[in-house]
Amino acid sequence: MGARKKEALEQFNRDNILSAAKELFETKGVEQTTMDDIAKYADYSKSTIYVYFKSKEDIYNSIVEDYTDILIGELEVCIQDSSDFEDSYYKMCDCLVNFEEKYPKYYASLMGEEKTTNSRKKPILKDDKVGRELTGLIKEFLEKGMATSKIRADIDLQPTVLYVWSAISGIIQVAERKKDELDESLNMNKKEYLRYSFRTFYESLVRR
Amino acid sequence: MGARKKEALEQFNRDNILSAAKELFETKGVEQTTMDDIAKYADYSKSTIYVYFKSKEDIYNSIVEDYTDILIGELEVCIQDSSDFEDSYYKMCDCLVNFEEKYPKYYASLMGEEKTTNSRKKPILKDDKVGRELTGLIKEFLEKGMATSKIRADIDLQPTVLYVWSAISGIIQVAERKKDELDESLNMNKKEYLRYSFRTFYESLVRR
DNA sequence: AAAATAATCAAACTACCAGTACGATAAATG
DNA sequence: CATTTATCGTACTGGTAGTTTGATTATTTT
Repeated sequence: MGARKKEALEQFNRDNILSAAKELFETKGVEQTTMDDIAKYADYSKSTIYVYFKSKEDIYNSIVEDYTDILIGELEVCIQDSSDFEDSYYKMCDCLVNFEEKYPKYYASLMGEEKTTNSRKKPILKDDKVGRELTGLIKEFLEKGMATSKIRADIDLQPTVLYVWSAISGIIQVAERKKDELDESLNMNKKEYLRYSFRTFYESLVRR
Repeated sequence: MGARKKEALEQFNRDNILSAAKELFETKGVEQTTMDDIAKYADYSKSTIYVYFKSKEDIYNSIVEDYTDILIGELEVCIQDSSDFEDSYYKMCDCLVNFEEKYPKYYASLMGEEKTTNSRKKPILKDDKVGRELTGLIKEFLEKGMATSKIRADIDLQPTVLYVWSAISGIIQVAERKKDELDESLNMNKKEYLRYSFRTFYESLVRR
């Protein structure tokens, strides 16, 4: 068997394991899914799983990476697909919110809200791929806003990138955490609150 | 032994266990601290530990509650001690940053960034005490700002409370996560970046 | 096709730790 | 002193990540 074919087979096995794990993680939850579960569902023996992945965390991280690429891709579309600055902004926000609602666990990992799958182990700081790519995207986004004179041309671009990112991710995080209280205390559902917050922040960003 | 004395003794034991756990959690990390560790360090048998606390999570939550009270107390001082709106704002921000740096793990719990100590278990949604009290504090803070005409009197107070909270906590969270990249990409350390962000946000809040 | 090599398997096993059970001791109470 | 109550120590249960091993099956080489 040529090296080429062997590689393809290995990729095939890895993919099988990953998609089994992905499905189990989404239905049962990551912590509730055991390595035996994954092995059984993917139809490999546990030992073989450990040939392809060195730990459960390794599997989890691979899946997170997949989702990272998906999210980044979607966000790129938001920025590139629309020529309007304001439009890009709201599309990005929606995109993030949708992603958070669909895959809260992965979103949390992507956003660095958690560090490890196994609380018995010391958290491992992974290199923050989303973080870096996101920074690039938001920079691009802000440059666009400055070029079309939507936002002040004299702002300090670099720190503002992080600042904008902080606000948006903070808004999403709090909205999710408080979604149940929103109805009672304010007369808003989560969607309405998000719209309000994103708009308020947007307006604080553009020149009026 | 009177009921009074008995109660005092129980409190004494609980406190001993809690402060041992607190110390171990801070030095070794929560996940790396076993119940046997706590028992040994507090000088009780493990069985006795389980008389006073029903689980490791229970211990952890009690400690989080203590820190909650401390943080809330400090934040109250920030608002009540200074008559100036802007001053209150920056004091609050500093207070939160200091707390985050001193007790990152507890800060994360307080802020709802994590749900459980034992990743084997399904996360338990606890009632969000800090969240609620914080909301109250920020509301008070914003009312002060409106009363002294610092911020627009026509803003919708309730959602703005959460909005402000989102931004501040988002800024702190991102600053912490990116502190190493800050030096390279921008020429700022974390403190400088925080100052910049808090100021930018403050200015977006007040009428100019 | 036979021999050699590599991939996969099943199942038993280790290590770890939260939480429990239980009988022994020590301390307070009456 | 007798009884109740708090504490203790130790051994145990249950669950799960990760390992080991020797057998089995598939693939490659000669």
